[in-house]
Order: sequence, then C-alpha cells, then structure tokens
Amino acid sequence: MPYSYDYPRPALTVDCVIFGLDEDGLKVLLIKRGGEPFRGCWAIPGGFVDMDESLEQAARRELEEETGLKSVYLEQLYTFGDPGRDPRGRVVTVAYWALTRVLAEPVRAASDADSAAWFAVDDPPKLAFDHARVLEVAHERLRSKVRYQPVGFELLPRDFTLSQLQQLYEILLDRPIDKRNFRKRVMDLDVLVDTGEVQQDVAHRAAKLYRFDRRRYEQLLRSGVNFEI
Amino acid sequence: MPYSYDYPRPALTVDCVIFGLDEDGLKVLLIKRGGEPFRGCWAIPGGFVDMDESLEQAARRELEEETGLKSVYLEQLYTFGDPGRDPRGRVVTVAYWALTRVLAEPVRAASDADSAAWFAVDDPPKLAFDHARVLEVAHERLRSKVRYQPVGFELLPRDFTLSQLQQLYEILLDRPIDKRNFRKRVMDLDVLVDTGEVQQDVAHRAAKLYRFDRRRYEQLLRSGVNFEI
DNA sequence: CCAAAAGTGTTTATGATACACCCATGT
DNA sequence: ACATGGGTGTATCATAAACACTTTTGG
Repeated sequence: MPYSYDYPRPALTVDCVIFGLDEDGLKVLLIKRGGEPFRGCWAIPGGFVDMDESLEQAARRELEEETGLKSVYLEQLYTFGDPGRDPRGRVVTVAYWALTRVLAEPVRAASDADSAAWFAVDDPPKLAFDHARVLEVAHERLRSKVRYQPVGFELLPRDFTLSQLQQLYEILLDRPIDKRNFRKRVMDLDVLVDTGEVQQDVAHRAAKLYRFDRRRYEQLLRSGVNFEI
Repeated sequence: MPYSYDYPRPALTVDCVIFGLDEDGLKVLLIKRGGEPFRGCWAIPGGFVDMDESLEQAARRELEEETGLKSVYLEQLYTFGDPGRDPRGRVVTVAYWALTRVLAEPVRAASDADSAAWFAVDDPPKLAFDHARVLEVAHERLRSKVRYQPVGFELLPRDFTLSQLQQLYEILLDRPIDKRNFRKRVMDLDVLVDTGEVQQDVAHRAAKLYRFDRRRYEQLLRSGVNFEI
C-alpha cells in the first residue's frame, strides 16, 4: 500500500443522543451496558466505526443494533476526544443527535446492550464515560436549534394538534407561550397542512389535526425564510 | 491492559481552517504540501493526533508547526470521515476553525510544509483531499455565526475604526449596511471602548479608534444579551 | 477650497407582545 | 348544564429600516 500511515491510532466510536417526548416531558434514550467497562451502567448508545462505513452509517447501525431504532435523521453534534475519557485507552467519539417520537418507537433491548429505556433529560441516571457531558452538549444544541428551526415536528406523531405543538415548544423553550401568538406565528410559517381530520375520543371539542410539510419547509428554507419561533 | 480494544482503526487527524482579513477581503490560510499524497498541492493545515494530547491541543500544535501561528481561539467545526476521502486509507479528520488578523500574523513556511500563504476565500486554489468541502463548511459556519455573535473583532487590529468594523461586516454578510444604523447597533451592544486615540496619516478627518472589550462581552453574553447585528 | 471619509437624529414601517371571550363536545 | 380544552382578533409597544446633511482634515 503506497504512503500508508503507521502511527499509533486512537480508537474511534460514534454515539447517538436520541431525544424523545412523552406526556412527562423531554426524554433521552439510553442503554444499559452489557460489557466492561461500566458494565450495568447506563450509557448513550454507540460503538465502533468499521473501516468501510461512513461515520453517520456507523451511528445509524449502532443505534439500530442497540435499540432497534432506525430511520431517524441524525445530525453531527460534536467530537469528544480528551485523553482519559475512556479507561481502556485513547478513544475518540463522534457524537450524533436526533429527535424521534417516543410512543411511535418502542425500544427493544438488542444485541449489544442489556436493555434500552427512555429517561427524563432533566434527571438522567449516572452515565458511563463522559456521557453526562455529551448529553449536556446535545441538550444545549437542541435548545438553541429549536429557536430558529422547526425541529420539533420530529418529536410529535405524524398528525398533531396545535396545542400539542405548543406544549412541545413550551417544554423545549422552558417558558409559557401565548396561544394566539403561537398559532399566528406557526400558521404564518406556512409549513403545516390541515389533514381534515380531528382528534378522537376527547372529552371536549376535538382539535384539528395538522401534518408537517417537510417538502414545503425545505423549499422555504432554501429561499431564505426565517423560521424563528 | 484490561479491556483493551483490538479493532482495525481509522487514522485520526485534525485540520485548521484559519480565516483572516486584509484590504482585499476575506482570506484563508493554506499550506503547500511537502509530502505525498498531493505533494505540492495546497491544503488546509493539519496533521495527526498524538496519543496523549487532546484534539484541540493537536490542532493548535499542527497549526503552529506548519504556519507559525499560535494563540488563536480554535473552535471545533465538524468531523469528516467518509471512506475514500484520503487515498492512503481510512482517515478521519476533526476540523477546527478560527479567525485571526492577517497583518498582525505574518505566516512562515515551517517544518511540515513547504510554505504557507493566504488565499481569497472566494477564489481558492485546487485543494488536496476533501479540503474544498471543509473550507466550504467553515465559510458557511462563519457566515452564520457572524449574524448573532460579534466574532468579527478577531479579524481586525486591536484598535479599529467603526468604518473598518462596518467594512468587515459588509464583507462577511456580503451586503451593504447603513452607516448610521450600524453605528447605533454596535454602540448599543456596549462592548467597545473608546481608546481616546484617532487614526493617523489619513487624508481626511481622522476616525476615532475603538477596542473590543472581551471581558464586558462575556459578561453580557452570560446575562443573556442578544448580539445580533 | 476641494476631496474624502467621519460623524450624527428623526420618521416610518414592521413585527412582537399583551390580552379575553365564545365555541364545540362529552359526560 | 357544566367542565374542558379549541379556537379566534385587535390595540399597543418596541425594534428595524430608510434616509441627508454637516464636520474635520490633508492636500
């Protein structure tokens, strides 16, 4: 092999911080480690990068292997590489993050992990490695991103009410939002389609169901529209 | 060594996209490669991560070795790791970026590189590896960051006039800015100190010189002030 | 006295915020 | 009929944008 490198190399892993939402608030998907080190400890799902796959492919593969979750839109978060972050030696990890619908995606314990479960982001268990820091960085990123991009739709069922959407934003932004102003802004963004359906089985007036129009959103995004909420 | 990893490992490098500014506009610092592959080709400065240094330390070290530049504030940009981005085999690179004053920092050709030089960001030479893409991502990041954080001060001499600052923002944002509105906004941010000095040797009324008050800026940033320009 | 950039306020337009009541449905 | 959340409009305030002339200095 011409010009091959022959240095000692750090090991390379990927980790996936997956946020979800249920009635109680914002959740994060963790796995219980089946092997050493930190056996039995909760951790962010992830694992080693194979030589022939891209970083994102690796993240996607590990996520599915460990939690059963697939087809989420992963975004690169940050690369953590301080010496000493792994007791076994030098390990650099490229962290990804994503949003998903908790209820629509029941997680299963899978091959590499004892079990997987959702935890409140505000009150996570003790985490392996420097994963508490990774989670913190991901949570910051989510909070900052939600302000200027309509990321939240990924956290809701496909069809949702405006009140659900508002609750979501109130959780993410951690402040109450005025109902009329919120609806005005959201409808002005022009990225929701009215499904024509309404909520079922509620003990009050049924709310209209909307759906996020990703196509339209990407169109508007390219044309420079501002999606600040 | 307990629990040691024994997988094939990608090689790990760091790269530093350094932006500067001179009379002609926005510049980027490149080195001419002294070895294969891409010998003689221009590239973003960078190199291998040692086993005992952090990623940022590695970036800082490589930057100084190859260009003589030190003490810049590096920020992590993105990690590029597609298989095939390096002809020698699997190489993952963690890219950093920074802003610096071109004139205050004459670059020298250094050990690992034939030579270093500044190039117009809009018209770079053909670059090694996927460095054209890396530069593109860095440029996007700069443009998006400059909108809500006063990053630009790093590109100017320590003492500068409001017109210089405005020119800088016009270059970065690529649009003309109204002089009175710009001055109003900038002075309202309350992060400039009047040095009491004025420009020397200009063939017109001498402008006042200001200095960026980083201490004050970080204070305000923590207290949640918005620095949108 | 001319050229060249520095410096300075006010008006207008736009978008953000605050705010309260009636409606539809299930029990 | 009542409890529960769904749905709607307007007035006010704050911030952003548009805009033109006088001042200083060196040549």
